[in-house]
Amino acid sequence: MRVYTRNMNDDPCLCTSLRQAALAATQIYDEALEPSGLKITMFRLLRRISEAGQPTISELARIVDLDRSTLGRNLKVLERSGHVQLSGGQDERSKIVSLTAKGRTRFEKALPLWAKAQQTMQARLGDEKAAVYAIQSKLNRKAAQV
Amino acid sequence: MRVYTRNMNDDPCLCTSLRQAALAATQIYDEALEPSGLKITMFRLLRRISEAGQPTISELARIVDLDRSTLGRNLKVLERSGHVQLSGGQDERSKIVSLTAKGRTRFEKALPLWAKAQQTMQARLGDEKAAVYAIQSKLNRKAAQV
DNA sequence: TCATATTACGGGTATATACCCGCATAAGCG
DNA sequence: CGCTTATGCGGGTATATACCCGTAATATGA
Repeated sequence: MRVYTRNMNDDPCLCTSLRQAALAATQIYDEALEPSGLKITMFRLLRRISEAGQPTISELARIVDLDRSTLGRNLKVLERSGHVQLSGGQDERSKIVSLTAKGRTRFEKALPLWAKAQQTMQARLGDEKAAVYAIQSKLNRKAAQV
Repeated sequence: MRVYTRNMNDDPCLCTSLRQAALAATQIYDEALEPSGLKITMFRLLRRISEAGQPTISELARIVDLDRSTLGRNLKVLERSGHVQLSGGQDERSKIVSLTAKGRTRFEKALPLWAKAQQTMQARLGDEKAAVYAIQSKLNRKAAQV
């Protein structure tokens, strides 16, 4: 007897599902962070810079797993808004990234807002919370640097 | 006795994890689709247009849950490359989106490549596959339109 | 030491995405 | 029928992201 197997082509695209989920999550976090004037992408950068201390652009790019030129452009925005400082270090080629006082203040103001969004997300995801981390680590291009 | 609770602030950002996962997935699919000349985002649009028949831009935007202006710009690219056609319909305001012959051919050529990527993803995700759909549906801004 | 990598960065170009605004058309209602 | 509202679209602007290329500085090895 013939078994009706579900055609693989009917499966929703896993990539598109992930992209949609990421966009929806971004909206949740961006809204929560709105009073701080930061978006989740910029918040993340400030956080990593704050942790890393004085990374060069390339080092930071490796940490956050972004293309160097992408990161460079993002940092330009943060520099213009006075949140980070780009200064030459030892190596004449590289640039040191560091938080300004304003950047640190802004980040600290945003932290509780982020925590709230994180809570909202957890509530929304329920059991699926752990899966998010699992998925990310299974797909991650390099080491898991969240 | 004091219990050392893990500080919530130490949890990796769920949003960032999702964003990273989506980027990594996008790379997998884009590479697989490379011989077709399509990227997963465009492939997805062609697929939805093919299913929807003759949607207007706004209708399609609702289907794929993208901002109308975003979709409009994406369609412009597909129009320039000759994959879709934008023609005026009944309503003098709206525009009908439809696949050209080239668009259909291209889409059909890409389908098996997509299926391969989807398989790769499934293998990579293992048990987490179902979670992807669950997460997407829990976060989805509207109905789940993958 | 000097030629050859390698590394670091910026800029060009392109896609993907969103928000807001303005304009044109259509729909609804007194 | 005409006024008000709603809908549909494009363009402006901005962020987020990647790839490739050119240039400058450093590291490496014959």
